[in-house]
Amino acid sequence: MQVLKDEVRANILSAAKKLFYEKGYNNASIRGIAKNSGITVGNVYRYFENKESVLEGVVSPVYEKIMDYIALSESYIKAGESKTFEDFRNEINHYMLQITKEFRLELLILFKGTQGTRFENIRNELISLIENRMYEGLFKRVNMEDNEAVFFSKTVARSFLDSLIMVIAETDDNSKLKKMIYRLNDFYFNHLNSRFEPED
Amino acid sequence: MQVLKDEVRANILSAAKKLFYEKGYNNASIRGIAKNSGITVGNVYRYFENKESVLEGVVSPVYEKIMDYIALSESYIKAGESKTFEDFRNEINHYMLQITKEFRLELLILFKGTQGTRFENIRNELISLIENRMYEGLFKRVNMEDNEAVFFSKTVARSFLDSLIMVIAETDDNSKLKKMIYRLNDFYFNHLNSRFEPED
Amino acid sequence: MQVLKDEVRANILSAAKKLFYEKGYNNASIRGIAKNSGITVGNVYRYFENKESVLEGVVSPVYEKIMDYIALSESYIKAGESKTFEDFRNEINHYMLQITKEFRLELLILFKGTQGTRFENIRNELISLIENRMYEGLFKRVNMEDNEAVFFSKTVARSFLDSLIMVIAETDDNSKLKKMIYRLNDFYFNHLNSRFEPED
Amino acid sequence: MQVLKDEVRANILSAAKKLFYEKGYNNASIRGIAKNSGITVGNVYRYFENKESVLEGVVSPVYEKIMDYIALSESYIKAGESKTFEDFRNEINHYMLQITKEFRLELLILFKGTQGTRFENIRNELISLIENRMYEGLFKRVNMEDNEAVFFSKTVARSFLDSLIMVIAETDDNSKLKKMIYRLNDFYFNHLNSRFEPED
DNA sequence: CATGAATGAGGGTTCATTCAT
DNA sequence: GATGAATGAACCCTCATTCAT
Repeated sequence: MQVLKDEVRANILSAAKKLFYEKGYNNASIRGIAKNSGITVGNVYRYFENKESVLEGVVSPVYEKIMDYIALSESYIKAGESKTFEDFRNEINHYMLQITKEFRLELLILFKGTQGTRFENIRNELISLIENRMYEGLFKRVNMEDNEAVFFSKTVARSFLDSLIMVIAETDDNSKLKKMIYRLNDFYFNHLNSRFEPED
Repeated sequence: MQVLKDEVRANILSAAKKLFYEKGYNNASIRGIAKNSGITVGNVYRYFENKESVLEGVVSPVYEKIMDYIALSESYIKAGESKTFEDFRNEINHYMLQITKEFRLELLILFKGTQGTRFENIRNELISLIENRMYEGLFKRVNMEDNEAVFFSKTVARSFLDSLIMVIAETDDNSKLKKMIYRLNDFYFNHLNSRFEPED
Repeated sequence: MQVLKDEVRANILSAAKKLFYEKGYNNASIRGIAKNSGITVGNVYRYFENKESVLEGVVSPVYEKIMDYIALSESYIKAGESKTFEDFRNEINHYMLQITKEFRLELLILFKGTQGTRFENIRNELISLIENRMYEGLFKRVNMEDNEAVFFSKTVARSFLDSLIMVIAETDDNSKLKKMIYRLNDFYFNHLNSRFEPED
Repeated sequence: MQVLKDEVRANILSAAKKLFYEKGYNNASIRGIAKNSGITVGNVYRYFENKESVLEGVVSPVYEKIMDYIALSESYIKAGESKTFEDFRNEINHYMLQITKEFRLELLILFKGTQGTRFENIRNELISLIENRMYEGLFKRVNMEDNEAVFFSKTVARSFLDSLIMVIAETDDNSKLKKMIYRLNDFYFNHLNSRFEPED
C-alpha cells in the first residue's frame, strides 16, 4: 500500500508529539517514533534530517505563531501605539487560549520538554516580551526602585507564563481553562499598586 | 601527583554540580564529570558507588534540609498549632533563604534537574505542603468556588515556589535576594481578598 | 554488503557457540562474538536482547529437549509405570545420543559452561533424575547401608552423566560413539551386585 | 603493628583459597582477596606478581605433590617395576586421601576452579597417568578392541578421578570419606572382566 | 519511496595492575 | 614494606544515524 508523503510525515509528527510529550525530547527515541508511526527508522530520515528536525516539525507551528505574535506585539510598541497593560494581558491570554485549542501538546512540549535544544529560547523570548510590557505598564509606576522593578518584572513575567502553562497542562476542559485563566489574571494583576504600599 | 582523598571527592562533586546544573542529571555523563575533575572514569567509582550516588552527594544536603523542614512543618499541623498563613510564609521564605546561602546550585539541581531519580518528587512534596497551607489559610476564604480554590491553591503554590527558585537562581547578592523575596511575598499575598472581588 | 537476517543470526550463534564452548559463558564477550561474526557489537543487539539471550539462542534447543525428557520420565514414575533400571538407562542413552547428533557442542556448553546463568541447574536436575532411578533400581538392593546407598547413587549418577558427556565431547564419529556408550553402560552397570560383595 | 612477611603472604593465600573456592578463579577479585587478608590491594603485588601467581601460590603445594607423585609413578614404570593395577589404585587412593587431609580446598580449586589458567593441565596429566595404568592393568586384557580399550581407559580414568574429586568435595568427614572411596573402588574396578562378557 | 540491517560513538560500570607517597 | 589512589582497558548495552538493497 502506497502511502502519500504528507500522510507519512503527519504520522511521524503525531507519534513524535505523543512521545516528546510523554517522555521529553531526550528520552524519546527515533526507534519509538518510527514504531508509533507505523514506518521504519530509516524512513524517518527521508522526512526529517535528524532528531532535532523532528522536534522542529512538532513544535514549529506553535513556535511560528508565538514568534509572529511577538513580532506583531513589538511592532505596536515601535509604532507608538501604546496600549494599556490590561489590553496587553487580555491579548496574550486570548492568544494563549487560541494556541492551546489547536496545539495544546505542542505548546507544552515547547515550554517544558526542549531542554538542551535550540527551542529553549522561545520561552525566554516570550518572557522578555511580557517582561517589558509588565515593566512599562505596571511596575514602573509602582512604589519600587527602578532596578528592582526591572528584575521584578522579569520574575513575575516568568512566573505568570509558567502559571499559564501549568494551568493549560492540567486542564483539558476548555471552559474550565478559560475560567482559570481569568482567575490567574485577577490573582496576578488586580490591585497591584496597593500590594506594594506600606501596610496599615 | 597524588591528591588528597577529600580534595578529589570535592572535585568530583564540584564538577558534577556544574554539569548536573547545566545539563540535568540524565544528560551529564560520568565521563564528563571525571574529565572535569581531572581524574579518570574508574576513579570516580572509588568515591561514589554509582552515578545516582554522585547525584546524592551533590544534592542530599539540601534534600535533607527540605525533608526536615517538611516534616517539621507537618508536625506543627498535626499538633494543632495552626499558625496564620503569614507565619507560614515567613517561615518558608526564611528557610529557603538559609538554604540558598549555602546551597544555591544544589537547590536548583534538586528542583529542576533530577527527573527520573529518587529525588524528583521533593519539589512536589514541598508544593503539596504550600498548597495545603494556601488553601486553608487563603483561598478557602476567598470569593471562589471550592473546587476552584483547590486547583488554584495548587497552581499558585507551584508558581510561588518556582518564583522563589527563579529569584534564587538569578540572584547571588544575598541582600538583594532578601529584598526580592519580600517583594515576591507582597506581590503574591497582599490584599488577596480584594483581587477576586468584582471590580468597580 | 548486505547480508540476510537469518544468516547473520546464524553467524552470531555460531560464533557464540564456539566462544562459549572454549571459554564458558562468563569469559566470552559480546565484542568477541561480534568480531567472530563479522559484525559490530551494536548489531548483535538487533538479534538478541542481551548476552543471556545469545546463550539462550545457543543452548535452548538442547535445554528444551532435556527438560521434555525429564518431564516425560517423571510422568512415567508418577503413573506408576515402573520400568526396570535397564529400560531407563537404555532410554537415557538413546536420548542423549539423539541430542548429540544434532547438538554436540550445545550440549557441552549447557552442561559445562553455563555457571551463573539460569541454565546452570539443568545438569543437576538430570542428575537428580538419574540418581533417583539408580537408587530405586540399583543401589537400594545392594549390600550397602541406606544412607551410603543414597550418597553413592548421587555420586555415580554424576559420574555416569559426566562420562556420557565426556564421551560425547570427544567422539564425533557417531557409530563409534554408540559403541562407546554401550561400553560405558556395561562398565557402569553390569554385575553390579557382585561388585559390593566381600571378595573371595 | 609490623607484620612479618611470611604471615602476610599466608594471609593472602588463605583469603585467596577461600575466595577461589567459593567463586572460582575468574570471579574472585584481588580487591576481595586483599580485604579478606586485612591488607591493601597494592601490597598484594609485593608478594605476588599478578593474579595468576596468587592462584599458583594457593594451588602449587597440591600441584607439586601431584607432579611428584606422577613422576614417581612413571619412574616405577620405566624401571620395569610393574605393579598390579590393584597396587596402583590403592596407591592413588591413599595418595588422594593424604592430600585431601592437608589440602582439601586447594585440591578442589585445582581441579574445578582453574578454567582458562595454566593449571587446567594438571588434571589432564593425572588423568593421563591413571589412563595408562588402567590400559596396561585393566582394559588391555578385557574383551575389547585395542583402540576401544585406549579410549575407554581415558574415559574411565577421567570419570574415576572426577568421582574421587566429587566425593572429596562433598564429604568433610574423613572416615566417611575413606569408606566412600573404598566403595568407589569397588564400584569402578571389581569384577571388571565379567562386565564386558556377553551376558547370559 | 521504503526498508531495516548495520554502524560507531557513547553510555554506566568493573577490575587487574601501577605508582607516588 | 605498605598504602590506597589512580589508571586504563575491558565489560554489557543503547541509540542517532547511514546505506545497501
